[in-house]
Amino acid sequence: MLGGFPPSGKRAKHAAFLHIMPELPEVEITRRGLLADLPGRTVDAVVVRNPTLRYPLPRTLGRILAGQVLRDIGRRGKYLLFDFGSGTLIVHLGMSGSLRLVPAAEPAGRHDHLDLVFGATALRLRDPRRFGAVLWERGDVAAHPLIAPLGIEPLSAEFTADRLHAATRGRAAAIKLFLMDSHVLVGVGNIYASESLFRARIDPRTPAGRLSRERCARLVPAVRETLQAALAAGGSTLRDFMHSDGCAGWFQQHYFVYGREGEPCRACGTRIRAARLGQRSTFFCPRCQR
DNA sequence: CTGGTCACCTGGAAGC
DNA sequence: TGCTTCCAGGTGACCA
Repeated sequence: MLGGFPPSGKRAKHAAFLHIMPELPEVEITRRGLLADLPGRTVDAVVVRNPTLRYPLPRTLGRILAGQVLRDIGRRGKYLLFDFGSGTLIVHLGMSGSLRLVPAAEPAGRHDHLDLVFGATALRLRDPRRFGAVLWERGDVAAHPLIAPLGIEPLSAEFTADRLHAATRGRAAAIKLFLMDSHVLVGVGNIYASESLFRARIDPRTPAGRLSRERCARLVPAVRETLQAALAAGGSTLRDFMHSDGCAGWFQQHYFVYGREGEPCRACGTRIRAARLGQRSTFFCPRCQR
């Protein structure tokens, strides 16, 4: 598992520290890893061990996919889009899901719910908490009810200070919750929302509509830098991720505030504070973030 | 439309 | 030691 415990030596207060939590960078790294191997290959079989994810797996998945050639793998927000030409397999990793390439003969573990078998290799979905989803869309995937309402891609050129400023006008919700609303902005989960707001030096409790234009102009690159730092960290251990049996440390990161309640701010030394926003734990430096 | 809350699920940690 | 309780997370559903 992950090698690094919180630097203070105290046990991790939040078990989440030790879990894989797929936010946008993790999903994108998964996509890139699979892209190197899978496109052009044909699905020989589908093995469903447990169809009860967030939504029931399509019953006829085996019939749908057998003999189909995977053309490409895209991503929209945290959804992976496996393009088979005849339709798209939509995969969401929830909060504990992972996709790995394994020898098809490798025995499946307790939470390995689904295999797509490509010759001697299987694409294996593991998801202990089963918050993930696997869906089939035969038509226009962009029009799928889970995909169509999604907001701006934070790494795209569309994510600008002007748009963020405009979108936040009149909104009373805390900026952290606003950042995490997938209908506004995709891919930013609880961890990276706290981290991004620290980088932007903005108090996560600030009502979104009260952010000045100048603060929006700080927040946009802060979100991008946070995600890109995570991408870089994941990219460096991509090979390990794809072929080892553990998490291989690709999520191991140096958080500024997340999970660090009571520990010194890395910028000013002030104790990091915790708060609840939308029933989610939130961390911030009361001195750096105003 | 907006904002607030809940449910889903499991494993790990803390509490008794 | 072994049981119970709580909590983490993303997101759709639901409420006022």
